[in-house]
Amino acid sequence: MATEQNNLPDIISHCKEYGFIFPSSDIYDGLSAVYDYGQWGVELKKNIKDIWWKSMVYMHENIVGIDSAIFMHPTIWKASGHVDNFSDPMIDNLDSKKRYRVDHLIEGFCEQVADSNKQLADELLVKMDALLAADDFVGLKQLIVDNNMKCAVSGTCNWTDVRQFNLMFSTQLGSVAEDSDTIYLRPETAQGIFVNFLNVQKTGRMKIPFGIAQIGKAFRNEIVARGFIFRMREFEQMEMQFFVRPGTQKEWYEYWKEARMKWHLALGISASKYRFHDHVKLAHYADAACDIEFDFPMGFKEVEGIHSRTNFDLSQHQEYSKKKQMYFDNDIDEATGKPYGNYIPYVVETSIGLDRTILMVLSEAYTVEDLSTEDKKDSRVVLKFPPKLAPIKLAIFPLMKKDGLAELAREMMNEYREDFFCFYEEKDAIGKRYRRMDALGTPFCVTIDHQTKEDGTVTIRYRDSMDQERVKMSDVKAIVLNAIKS
RNA sequence: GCGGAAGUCGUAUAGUGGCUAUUACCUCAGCCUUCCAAGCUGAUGACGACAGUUCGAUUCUGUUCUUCCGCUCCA
Repeated sequence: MATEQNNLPDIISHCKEYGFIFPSSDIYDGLSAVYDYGQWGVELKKNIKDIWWKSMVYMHENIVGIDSAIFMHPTIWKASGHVDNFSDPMIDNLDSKKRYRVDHLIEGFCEQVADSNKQLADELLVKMDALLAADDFVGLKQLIVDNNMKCAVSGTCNWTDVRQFNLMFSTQLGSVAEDSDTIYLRPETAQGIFVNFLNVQKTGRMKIPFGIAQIGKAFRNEIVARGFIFRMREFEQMEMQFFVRPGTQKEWYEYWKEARMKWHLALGISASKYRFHDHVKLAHYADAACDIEFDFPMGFKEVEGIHSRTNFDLSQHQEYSKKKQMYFDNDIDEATGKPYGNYIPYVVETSIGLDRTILMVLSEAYTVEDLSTEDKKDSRVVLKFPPKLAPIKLAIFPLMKKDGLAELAREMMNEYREDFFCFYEEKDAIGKRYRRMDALGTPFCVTIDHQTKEDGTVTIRYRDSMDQERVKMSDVKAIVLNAIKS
């Protein structure tokens, strides 16, 4: 799918070499699909979070943020459907590589034999229910093998053992394991918003339509976690749940689809790198859903999902918690001339993977340039981040250490560091310092030289064009601030 | 989870059943220099882990961990 060759291995090496992303527990050989952000990666991450938060919360008077706990009441995951949907025993056929839910496989078999042998089918179903209730995986496999249940694709009976796949991580609450309740690490941040819906609505005096935003960690015990930071077991989401009047969800869904794509394009990434993918098969809670996909080194993949979740979640929580999740709408319905009254709001969700966004920005920024001339071979690796995302905004170099140039540069550093992240460097030749900054994606470098002492001008060097300009020292701050604002 | 490939300093690499494991870049210290990876001198730093075979294993075998590619999965 990707038009260029897959340069993901180069990006991974670069991220490690220059302090963006390290394998977790590196000195112990790493931990599968877990990564740590290094000194520059954490800045990039923070910048992306800030931009998202600003665009969602600060730019919308009717959206507020929260930060809910990772641990939540276990019943929440029953209400949300996560427990039922992801605790099913599965079995794989070794020939067709097809994976089945064990209950589906057995039920399918029973339907087939029911015509000729109703008694056997009923017996099997009773046995299956008993085995499922007892979590007897060995017994379940035996049942499948004994009755010669075949894979529909390969037609063979070559099965793996029955295994339980639950995508949620669990742990115990309380110090004594036997007495304690099993609780889950949240597999999505959305439920933390739903269960706080009324808290926020009442204390914030929010009127529908309104939204609640949250950035936070989520955990999924993925069977196959791969693709560098694309699919990790511990990851961070940026979600916003928008509560609307029933019947208006379609227009809000379209609104947020467009608004979110605009946000992506504002990162300076070309529209041709994005596409929408509309879901045909909808999840149990949705009445419309699409993904925003980005052209990663390994092809088009989902970065963000926009889902019209109906009133499924709030209704479920109302049922399980026995607490009303209703909103009283005072606005007048023109059709009846009366207020809309009490209802469970519908929800339109935007949910973007922060780590995926980082990978997106990195793979978009990563560039290898050939700068060879006839005399000399030369190349550079440059991360062409939009200035607002760059970990370091400005690097300040004295051309040389002596003659008071270093002191001047330090002064500038002290003045500017309050406004944005600056980096000071006096080691090595100036060209080398420029190239080092290219590799970190620093959009601007200024060099203090002897002329600075005379007329207060400095050389500003631009990352992307490698052009240099002589400007007044006092103008530099405005140049940088202007660039990181847009 | 299945199939394939691979693990050597921070990165990229060479090589070997046996002497101090190669090279480049990076990094660090010093000298010199100063507007695009300059030069010189010196330094740090690696055979993924655990077993087995062997007089001796980084090299062969097995297990394991990790990564990449393809499939599969993906509320």
